Amino acid sequence: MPNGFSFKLLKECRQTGARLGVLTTPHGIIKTPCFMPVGTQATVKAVMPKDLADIGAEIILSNTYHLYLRPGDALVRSAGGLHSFMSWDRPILTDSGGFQVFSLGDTNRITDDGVEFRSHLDGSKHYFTPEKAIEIQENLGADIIMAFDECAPYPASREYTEQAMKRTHEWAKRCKTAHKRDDQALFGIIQGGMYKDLRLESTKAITDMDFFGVAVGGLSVGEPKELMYEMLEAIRDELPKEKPHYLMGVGSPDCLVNGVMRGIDMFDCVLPTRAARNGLALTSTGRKMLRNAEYKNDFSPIDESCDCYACRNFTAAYIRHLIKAEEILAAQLITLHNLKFTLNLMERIREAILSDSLADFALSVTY
RNA sequence: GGAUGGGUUCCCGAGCGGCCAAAGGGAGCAGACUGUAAAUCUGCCGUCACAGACUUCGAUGGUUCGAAUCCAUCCCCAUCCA
Repeated sequence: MPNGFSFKLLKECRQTGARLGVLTTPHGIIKTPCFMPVGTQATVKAVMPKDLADIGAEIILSNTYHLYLRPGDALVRSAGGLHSFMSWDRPILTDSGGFQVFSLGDTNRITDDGVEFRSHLDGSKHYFTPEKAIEIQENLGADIIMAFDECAPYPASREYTEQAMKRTHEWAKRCKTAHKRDDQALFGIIQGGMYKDLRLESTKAITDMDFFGVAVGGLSVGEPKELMYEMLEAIRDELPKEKPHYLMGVGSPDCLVNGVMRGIDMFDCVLPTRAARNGLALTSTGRKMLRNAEYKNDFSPIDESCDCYACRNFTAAYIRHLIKAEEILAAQLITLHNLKFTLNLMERIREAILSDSLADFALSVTY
């Protein structure tokens, strides 16, 4: 067990079996189930760290791949680590870069040893191995770091998926061996695509390696939601109860609730922040495309039941104007709102677990 | 009064005899976005009874099988000269 870390399961919802817990890290505690805003390049786009803290973000995610390419993990290390570099003193999780390396397309060469890929910034060639991914993440210095995995696309053949899964297991082992810092917790990642037996096999393999936490990767990659839920259900009972379960890349309000109901404790997703920059607000009454003409004369807040700075002080009509005028404040306000909305949703999910009523609550989350 | 260059679909702007309902922008309208190459991308954008038809390129008249494109007259606009 790394220093300063613990995960405590406080309660399970009697209606759904959803878990309420507390994850402790050297930079603070995180109430789970939690949502981690994504700050790929050591910044959650359009939001200042102080505002992020104000709306209740307890942990954010950043990215190994991006920070390695720019500004370089050595530089971040000389800055005193990510927390100091970006002035965020709460917990941080870094993704391993596996997802990026594989989503960059066919310009990379994959072997059992590692992956050769080209930088999306300047086309330069780079080589990642599990050891390299860990080294970078140790330099970055996040609280939670991820094993280097191979994320199979959707759809993918059984053969390819199995091969990627096995490679992920080997790499997970090597990550565990390579990881030396005892003030960071390492999570392993389950793969197995959309094949239940592979998912089970992967769950066992990763669980057996005894990581601090277990992540489910390779989902929300374009498959129908029902299929994702099926995969989660398939492995649910095999996930180690005493460890945090992290569903990578999710999500939307409905997926968050459904994930929690299937035993997930942690989530991250670009949706709230990216959608915000594109004018989409997540609200208690559904999605709102704020750029649309229907909001031109709408002088009510984007979400009547939200208490965020954007909703307390501005109207939909004003924000629509900012979008149309391409004013940067539009992105800032909607991002703040979407994050607050998502964090509030997690808060309500936790309350529902506490009162054994998550299934009832889930009915009110329609998208 | 004279000279020259112009008037194109909401705006800018290309076209200069058929392949033009008319390039390209912009604006407008709508959609997508799930471990961020995303303040991005995609679609629509004359009208309609819409695999077709009809009406449009300052106005009118003409030449031609056929005109936004050629000719004539007129009306505007810009710049220059008196």
